[in-house]
Amino acid sequence: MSTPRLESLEQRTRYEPSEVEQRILDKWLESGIFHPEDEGDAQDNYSIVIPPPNVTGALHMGHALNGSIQDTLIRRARMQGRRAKWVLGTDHAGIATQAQVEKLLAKEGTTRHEIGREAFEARVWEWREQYGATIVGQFKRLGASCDYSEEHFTMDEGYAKAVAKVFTALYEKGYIYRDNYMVNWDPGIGSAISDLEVEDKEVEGAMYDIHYPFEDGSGALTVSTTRPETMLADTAVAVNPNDERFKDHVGKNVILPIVGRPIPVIADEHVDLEFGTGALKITPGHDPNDFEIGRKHGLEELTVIGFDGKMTEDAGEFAGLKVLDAREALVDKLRELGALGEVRPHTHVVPHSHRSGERIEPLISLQWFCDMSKLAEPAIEVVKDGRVKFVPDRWGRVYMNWMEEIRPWCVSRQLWWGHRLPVWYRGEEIYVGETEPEGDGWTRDEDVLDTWFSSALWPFATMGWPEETAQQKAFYPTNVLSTARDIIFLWVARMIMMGLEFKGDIPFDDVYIHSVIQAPDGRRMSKSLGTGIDPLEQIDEFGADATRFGLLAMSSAQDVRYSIEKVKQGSDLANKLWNASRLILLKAADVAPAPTVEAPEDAWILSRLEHAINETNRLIDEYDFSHAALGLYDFFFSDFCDWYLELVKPRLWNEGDNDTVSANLLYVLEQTLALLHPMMPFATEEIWSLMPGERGLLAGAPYPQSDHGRVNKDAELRIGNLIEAVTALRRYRDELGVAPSAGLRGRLAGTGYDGVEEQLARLGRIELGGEEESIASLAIPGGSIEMFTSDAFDPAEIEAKKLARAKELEAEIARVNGKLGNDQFVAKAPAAVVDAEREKLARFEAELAAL
RNA sequence: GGGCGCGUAACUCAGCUGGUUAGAGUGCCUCCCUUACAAGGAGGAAGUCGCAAGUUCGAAUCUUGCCGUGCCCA
Repeated sequence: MSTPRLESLEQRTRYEPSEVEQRILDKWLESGIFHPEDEGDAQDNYSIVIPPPNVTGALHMGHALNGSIQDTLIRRARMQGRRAKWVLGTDHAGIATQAQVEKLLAKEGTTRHEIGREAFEARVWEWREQYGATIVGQFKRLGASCDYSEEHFTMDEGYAKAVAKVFTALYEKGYIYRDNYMVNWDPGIGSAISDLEVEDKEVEGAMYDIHYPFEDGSGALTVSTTRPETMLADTAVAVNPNDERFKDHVGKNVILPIVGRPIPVIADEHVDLEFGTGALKITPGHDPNDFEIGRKHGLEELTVIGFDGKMTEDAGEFAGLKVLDAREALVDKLRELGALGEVRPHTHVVPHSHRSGERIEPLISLQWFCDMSKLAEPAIEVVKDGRVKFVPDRWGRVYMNWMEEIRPWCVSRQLWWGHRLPVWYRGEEIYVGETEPEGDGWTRDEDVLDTWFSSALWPFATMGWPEETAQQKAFYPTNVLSTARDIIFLWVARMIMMGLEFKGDIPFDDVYIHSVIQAPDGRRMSKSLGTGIDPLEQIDEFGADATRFGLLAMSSAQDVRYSIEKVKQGSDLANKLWNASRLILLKAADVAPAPTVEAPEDAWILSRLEHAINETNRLIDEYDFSHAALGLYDFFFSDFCDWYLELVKPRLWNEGDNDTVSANLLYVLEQTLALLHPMMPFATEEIWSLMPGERGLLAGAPYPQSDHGRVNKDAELRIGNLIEAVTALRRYRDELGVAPSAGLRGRLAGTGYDGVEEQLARLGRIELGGEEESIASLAIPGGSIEMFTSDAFDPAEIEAKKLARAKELEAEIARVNGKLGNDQFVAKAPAAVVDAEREKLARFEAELAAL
C-alpha cells in the first residue's frame, strides 16, 4: 500500500466533488473508454443516440435527467462488456438559432436582409462555432459518457446529403408535394410552422352577430363570429342541412355588408346547430375549417390578410391596418350600417405560435408538404406488434392515436438557416434532386426544411447514411431512445417512420418516456416566472453524482416535482461511500478482495449484496431508476454501514489477524462501487482508484453479476433476528431513559442467536448471563431477553411500559382473532395467509403472557 | 368535447397483478462529539390512504360515481 494514498484518505474527512470531478473526467477522456470501435453487430453491441439538444441551448433539468438516465444505461452496458456507444450531437434549431443571430445583427444596427443570405449564413456558422460547444461541455460536467470523439450536427455536410436524398426519394415516391394550402402562418418569424408548433391559448374576446341581408330582400341571415374582420373574404354562409330554421334559405344568396358581394347559402354537415345562430360564415382563405368546407364545395379562396399580419389591398378601406385594428374599424362600420347584431363577451381558444408567441394567422400559401399516411402504416405496425416498445406502455397508445390520424406535414420554412430545399425552378419546370440540375436558368427554392425533418434522420444520418458504414452495422438499430413525452410526435414518431422507410429497420427497440421535472410549485419550470432550477448550479453545490442520483431518485412513471432533498440524499450517499471506504481502506489488511466467510454476518452481507445486485439489474432493465437508486442507498446505508461495518469492527481492529474480514470488506465495497458506478460515476471511480492493487478504470470494470450461490437464508434469518433484538434493546434503553453509560443486565432466553450472542451484547449494550430474577421480559424473535434489576432506571416505568404494550397486543390479538373466527376467511383465504395469521396470534399471545 | 395521469405522515414521494402492525427521505421530539462520517449515529411521535357506494372472507390496492388537480388531443 502506498503511503501517499493512505495519507490522502486520512486527511480528506469529507467527500469533496469539486476536488474530484474534473480530474476523474480527464482520466476518462484520456483513456478513450467512451469511444468504441465500429465493430461487431448491433445485436450484441449497445447504443443510444442522444436526442439532439438545440445548438443554441443550455443544459436544463430535462437534459440533466435524461443525461443521467442514458448514462446509467450506457455505463452499465459498457461494464457488462458490451461495445457501448452513445452518439452525441446537436440539431441546428432553425428558428431559434436564426432568431439569436438576428438579435445580434439588430444590436449592430443591421438586418439579415441588408447583409444578404450568404453573409447571414456565415454569421450563423460563426455564432455556432462560438456558442455551440456550450451544451456539450455541460454534458461532460454531468459525467455523461458520450462518444465525444464524434460530435454530430444536423447541418454537417454529410448530414445534408442524407437530408437531400430523403427529400428527393420521398418526392419521387409522390409523398412530398407542393401545394397551395392553409398553413399556420407565424407573423412573428415570417414563416409557416407545423401543427405541432402551434399551441392553443384561451383568449377573452367577443362573439359578434352580423346580419347578412338576402339578395331578394326577404330579411336577413344572422351569423356569429369571433373574427368579424375576415368577413371581407367570406365566400359563403353555411347551415346544417338538418336545420329546419334555414331549410328554405339554402341555395339563396345573401349580400355581404360593406363589400356588397352576393354569396351563396350552402348546406354542410360540419355546421353545429347549437353554436351561435346556427349560420356560419365561410372564409376559406382565413380559417382552417372553412378552408376544408370551401374545398369541398368549390368555393373561391379570397385573401384579405397578408403575411405581414396586416390587411391587404383587397380589404379596401381597411387596407394596411393591423388585424385587430381592422376588426375595431370594421365593427364600427357595421354598426353604422345597422348590420351589427349582438356583441357578447366570449372566451375562445386562439392558436399561438410556440416559437414567437404571436397569434397564428391561418393563411393559404404555396408550401411543400409531406403526406405521412403511407409512412405511418409500418410505423404503427412495429409498435402494435411490440418490435418497438414504449415504457411506460401507455405512451404507445398516445403514439398510436396520433399516428392513426396523422395529417400532412408542412415541411417548408421561410427561413435562411437550415437545409435549403433541394428544389429548383425554371419557368413552369420543377426539378427535385440531390444535386443541382444541368443547364442554365434554374433558380433554387428560397425555403429551408423544418428542423425536425432533418432530426428525423438522426439515428442513421449520424452513422454515415446514405453511405454504407461499419458504424451502422455495429450500432443500428439503437437499443433505446430516452426522451420526454412532448417529443413523441415531434420526432420519436418521425424517427420510426424514417428509419423504417430508409433503413428498412426500426431506429430503436425501446422508447423510454421519462418524467417531466416540475418546479417545486407543481408547475412546469418557467424562465419567465423564475421557477427554473439550473442543473449546473446543483452540480456546483452538491456535485454531479448527487445531482444525478437525486434526479434518478425523484424520477418516476409520471411527472414529479423537483425535490432538493433527493439531491441531498445523493450527496449524503457520496459522502457515506467516501467515509466507509476510508474506514475500510485505512484499516484493512493488504489482501486481495474476495468473498470470504468466517462469521455469520459475512455470509449475511454477501446474501444481501446478491439481493442488491439482482434488484439493481432488474430495475435498470425495467427503466425503474428511482427504485434502483434508492435501493442501493438503502443497501449501503443500512445493511452495509449500519450493520455490517458495526458487526465486523472488532475483527477489523484486530490488526495482524484481520485478513479474512478484510478480504470480504474489500470485496463487498468493490462490488458496491461497481453497482453504483453507472449512477454515481465520479465518487465511485475516485474511491476505486484509492483501493489497493493495480486496477484500471472502474468505468471499464465488470458489472456485478448475480450468483445465487451467495443467497444464505440461514444467515439472513440469524442476522435479521440479531438486528431486531438489538433494535428492541436500544428502544428499551431509550424509552426508559437509561443513560448511555449505564449498564443493562439480563439473560437471553430464546433460540436463533448461535454465534451472534456476543454481537447482541455488544451492539445492544447489555451484559448477558446469570440467573437473577427477571423484572421485565423483552420480546425478541425466537424468545425474549429477561431483564435484571438495575439502578439505571425506575421499576415503575417498566410497569407503565408493560401496560402500554399489553394494550397494543390485546388490540392486535382481537383483530387477528376476528379474522380467524371468521369461517369464510379460514375457508377461502390461501392456507399460507391463514397460517401466517395463526402464527402471529401465537406470537402475540406468548408476548402478552410473558408480560 | 375526447383521452391520459395524479390525490397516501407537516413536505416530496414509494406501495396499488387484493392478504405482515401502510413505508422512505426531509422536517419535528429525545438522547449521543462511541477512534469512517455531527452534512454523523441511536430511538421516537406522526397517516379515518380525496369522498361515497359496490365486488370480496378480506380493499390504499379492483369497479362505478363524485370532488379536487395536472397534462395531451380536438
